[in-house]
Amino acid sequence: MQLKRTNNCGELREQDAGKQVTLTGWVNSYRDHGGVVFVDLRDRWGLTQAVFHPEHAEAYAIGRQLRNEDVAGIHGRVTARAGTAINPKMPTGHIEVIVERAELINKADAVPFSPTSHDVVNEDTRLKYRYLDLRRRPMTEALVLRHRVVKIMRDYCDQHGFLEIETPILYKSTPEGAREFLVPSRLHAGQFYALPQSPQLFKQVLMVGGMDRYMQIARCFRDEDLRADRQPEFTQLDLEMSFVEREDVIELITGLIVRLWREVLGIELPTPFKRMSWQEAMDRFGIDRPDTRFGMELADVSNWAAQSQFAVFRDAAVGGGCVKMIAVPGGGSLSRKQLDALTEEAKKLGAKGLAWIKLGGEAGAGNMGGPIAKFITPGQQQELRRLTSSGDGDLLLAVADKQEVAWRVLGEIRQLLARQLNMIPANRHDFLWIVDFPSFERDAAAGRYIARHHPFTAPLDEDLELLKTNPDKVRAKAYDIVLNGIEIGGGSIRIHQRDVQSQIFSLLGISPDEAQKKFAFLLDALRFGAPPHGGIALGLDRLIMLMLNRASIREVIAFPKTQSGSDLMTEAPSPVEPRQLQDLAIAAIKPLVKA
RNA sequence: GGGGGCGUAGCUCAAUUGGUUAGAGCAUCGGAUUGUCGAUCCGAAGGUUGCGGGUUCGAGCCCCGUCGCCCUCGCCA
Repeated sequence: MQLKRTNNCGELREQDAGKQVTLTGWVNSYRDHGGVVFVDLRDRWGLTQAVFHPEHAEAYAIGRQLRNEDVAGIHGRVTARAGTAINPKMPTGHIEVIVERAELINKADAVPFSPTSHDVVNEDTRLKYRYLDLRRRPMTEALVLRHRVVKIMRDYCDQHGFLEIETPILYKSTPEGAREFLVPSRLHAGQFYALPQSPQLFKQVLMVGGMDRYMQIARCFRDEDLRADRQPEFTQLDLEMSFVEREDVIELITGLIVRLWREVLGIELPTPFKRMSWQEAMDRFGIDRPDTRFGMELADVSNWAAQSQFAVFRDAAVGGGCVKMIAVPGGGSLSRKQLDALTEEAKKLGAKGLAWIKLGGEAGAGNMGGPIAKFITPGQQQELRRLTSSGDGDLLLAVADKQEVAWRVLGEIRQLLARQLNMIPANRHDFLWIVDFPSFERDAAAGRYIARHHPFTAPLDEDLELLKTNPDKVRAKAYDIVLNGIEIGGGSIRIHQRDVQSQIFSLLGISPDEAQKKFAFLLDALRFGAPPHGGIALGLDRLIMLMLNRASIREVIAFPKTQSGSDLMTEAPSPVEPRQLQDLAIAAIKPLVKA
């Protein structure tokens, strides 16, 4: 490389006219007019037009050879463009560089796909040639934004007294929760490390170690099936604080989010963020991460239904279940086919059916239509309209079932319809804290309690007594932060007293022996002076995805894996040499694929 | 493990009811071209229709299997 750059390809402006500059980059496009050749040179910062004239014969000869994605350097004078030569679409469109010297630094083969193409290229092709994909503007933008977000997170935490501390990637297997990736130990034949699902226990130990405030941009690993917003390895902003209560964590994270939105997106978020108990979220939206950008909230009409002549409603209402409804604004225009599809969806979600009532419409103003309309008296109808805040033209959808089923089904239908009927306003950023989660839920299969968050979550002080009498009613010092119906983070205040921790373990059916075996280090730590502490983890990939309004976290990860966990560029996972297995004292049950 | 969608030239797509030699744009290569900026014009080359099997006189199209990618349920304390 003879030419060393003096500037990048995105920064030259009219006031730079007259300067001698050197630029390096990739050929974004070339336009050969015979007597003059235009080449747009691209780097991470932008595009600059280079102009080759025959007067500089050597440079001109090189310019004519340049093709897309060649790496090239140019040296010449920045010149202001005039009149129609100005390209107002480009930040550098008021200038160009008249090339005096040029260098073809590295010729590129014809590329499988063009980074500048306006066609949407298949994702598997993009992943196989990720380095080409990364040259595309949207990918560069995503990684630049991601960098800025992480930088702000580090700065913010630093300003609030946090230490960034790395925790081990080779970790102890604790087979609770998500399936782990295992790493065989060569030095301990037959034993394994696990990759951490999260640094949860280490960060608690750091608090006992007096670090007071810890943060980490932490990689986490979960060997579960993938989704658009789930990768086997993903990144969290993980943090933990000592001598704090729930409010401290909520306030800290609110401040961070506000700063991110302000400095990265230029959006001023109103604070404090809305807050809702888990119970309220379930009652109003049927889901613990409600999307509050639109209404269509659930109404409990059980008392009304108990008086109804419609047996399905009455039986559910008086038989320990409930009847819940949503009113779909303007939903009266839905076709029979659409209603059947919704019913099908409801059944898939576990409901026995989906009752519907059309208000007004063909039945006439003030009347109702649909298969169950005949069971409802005019007086009951008035009451129903009041309970569901609905009117002519609306559609009522009802589920009569156990509360959990009604919540789930109507919660899902609500989201589904909102998307179908375009009820979700664009450019809204509805942040929401969900608090007061139940500590436990019953595992029907095993007939025992399981921790809803994790077994180290502290119960609310006023609920401590209920641990013995009524564990179902115990609420946790846990909190989730939700953005537009997507959970972007969650955390809790932890148990710092050993006796409370033991109580929880026994409630969860984890014997003292078992607890000692799995979590000895934590239990020990809690004995030797553990400060009250709590923390949170934010899903970085999801956060970036939402900030950029992308459809999948793969769009904001440099080298993501496919749905089957493959890396199409490196072709991982791959077979290994039998020798390697031998060293590790392990054998594959299925015959080894030939390496 | 279940449900759904997709797979045709390097890329993005088309191909009537199963019917002639599988087409187009972009990219590539050659030529023309002194103000373009998704340059333009002329020409050329480019195909195991993911793979395997079957049905048929005949399969890109129908059937079975398989591989890959995507969405989703289960799963993700």
